[in-house]
Amino acid sequence: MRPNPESYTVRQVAGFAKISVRALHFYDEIGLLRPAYTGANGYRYYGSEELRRLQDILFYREFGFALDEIRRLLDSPGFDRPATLRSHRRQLKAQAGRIEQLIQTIDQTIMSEEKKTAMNPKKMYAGVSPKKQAEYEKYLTDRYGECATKGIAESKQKTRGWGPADFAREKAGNDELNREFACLLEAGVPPEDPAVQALAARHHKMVCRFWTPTPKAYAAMGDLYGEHPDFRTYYEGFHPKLVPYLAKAIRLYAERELKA
Amino acid sequence: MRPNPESYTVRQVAGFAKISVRALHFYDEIGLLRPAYTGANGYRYYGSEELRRLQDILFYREFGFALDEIRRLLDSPGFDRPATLRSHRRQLKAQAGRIEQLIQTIDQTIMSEEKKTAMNPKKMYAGVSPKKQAEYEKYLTDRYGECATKGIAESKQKTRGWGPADFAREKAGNDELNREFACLLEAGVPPEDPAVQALAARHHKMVCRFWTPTPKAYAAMGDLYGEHPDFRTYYEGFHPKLVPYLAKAIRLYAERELKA
DNA sequence: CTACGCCCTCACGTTACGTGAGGGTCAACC
DNA sequence: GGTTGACCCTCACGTAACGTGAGGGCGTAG
Repeated sequence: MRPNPESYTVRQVAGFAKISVRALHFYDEIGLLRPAYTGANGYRYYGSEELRRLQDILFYREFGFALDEIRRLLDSPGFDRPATLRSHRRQLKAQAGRIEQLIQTIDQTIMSEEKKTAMNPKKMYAGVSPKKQAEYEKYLTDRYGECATKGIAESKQKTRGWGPADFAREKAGNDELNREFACLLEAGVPPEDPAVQALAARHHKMVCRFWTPTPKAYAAMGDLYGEHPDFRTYYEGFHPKLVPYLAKAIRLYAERELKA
Repeated sequence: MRPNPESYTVRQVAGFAKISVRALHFYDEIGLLRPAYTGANGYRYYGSEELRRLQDILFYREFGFALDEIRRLLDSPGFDRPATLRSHRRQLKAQAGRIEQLIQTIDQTIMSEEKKTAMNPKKMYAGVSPKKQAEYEKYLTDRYGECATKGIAESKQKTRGWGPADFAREKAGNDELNREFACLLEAGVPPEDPAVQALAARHHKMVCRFWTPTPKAYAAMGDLYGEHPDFRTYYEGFHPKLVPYLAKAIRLYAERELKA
């Protein structure tokens, strides 16, 4: 029951503009974007003029304008848009500057934190405190049972003679590996690509320096990285979507290269 | 009645850390920073350990960490801080990139908007629509009475023969002037400095090309720039604190150079 | 005729506090 | 001993921009 043919329902408009229906309700409520008319059933119907206005709204919203300001901008036709934009530009510049500052400070903090743990190796496995180490071992045993117990034992034996430098080398190598994975992910290279699979091979060799997983166990390792919050945080530090990417690359590698 | 001498009340702590008392209440409420102990009267008392913790809290807050995350960070001793920081660094980088992007887009928009108004001069006074012009005239007459009426009349007569190019020239000159003011303000040069007063002289000459204010009227012009939202927006586009700075420079100039 | 999808209006939850209201406490001064 | 003024407390509502149900009407396809 659409009195006017050139009109769209909330869901349609939301689909066009990729915003939520609730946002449209809200924009109506605050008088930012009213529907062209409302049906007798209370339904909101929007016309092409409203769609154009919505475009403008989203444009300004992108820049972080408050909805209140946007309404004033759009509702006063003679408003000095350039001046307003310049004013906002200044704020954005200041924000960008502040963020750059923060990034520098954070870099320094990261460096000094890493130096601290490097200088204070105690009994750390590559920066993992004995307490955390124990927690991880418990987690793995609970999660994977005997298979994990054997893996941990093997790992402890293999690294028995290692010094802090050895652990640090492995950690650095793994960091580098993850950076490369993240780089390819960012570039849009799919997990089945030979370049990614080559990285997976390096990953597999790295794992084998600690223990020798069965093909099935290895295939599931990528999922492990997403399950424990500490692991996930570590991997997401390289790229927010690294975990599923890595998991797929690892699973593919296991299926193609290990089961054969 | 302070059981422990090395303890501080909310107000004291708030003073040290330059946060509000309410923030301390809130941090207590969410379990982020509990006082060392509470007196029988319900007063919160903080010790040096709490002060150190507060330092850490504010450090992470600076980077935009949520208070919830900060609590987790500080409460789990073995937490992988470097990884968390790197993860956050990524987010900051992404944010910085997005802002740079926005600034570029905004620059383009400003340019195209200004070109549009330049190409479509109609009856605009330097980009001011007749409608807005009327609004400003009413505002001035309401605010300053007859004095403003005469000024407006004089201004209209003086600019009678002007074309769009003349208005554009004046606008550009004024923009440049304001940029220089903003530059000196940013550099910390006080309004009484000869460099700023020289700019004020240029400002006065510019005003005189439109109308001839009495010394008192001229002295008050800076305040006008802060009173009307449109004017303020224009001036704050150059620098958020330009209005009071300009006002002071103008007042000083009027007192020193015009009343004599 | 009923199932399913879309629509509506409340109304509360979110973050990190700001801003009072209403009332007790502390130290000092008279 | 009373009073003043600065401080403290606990509610409790307001902010921005919606998200997320709850509970119920509307429309049409099988």
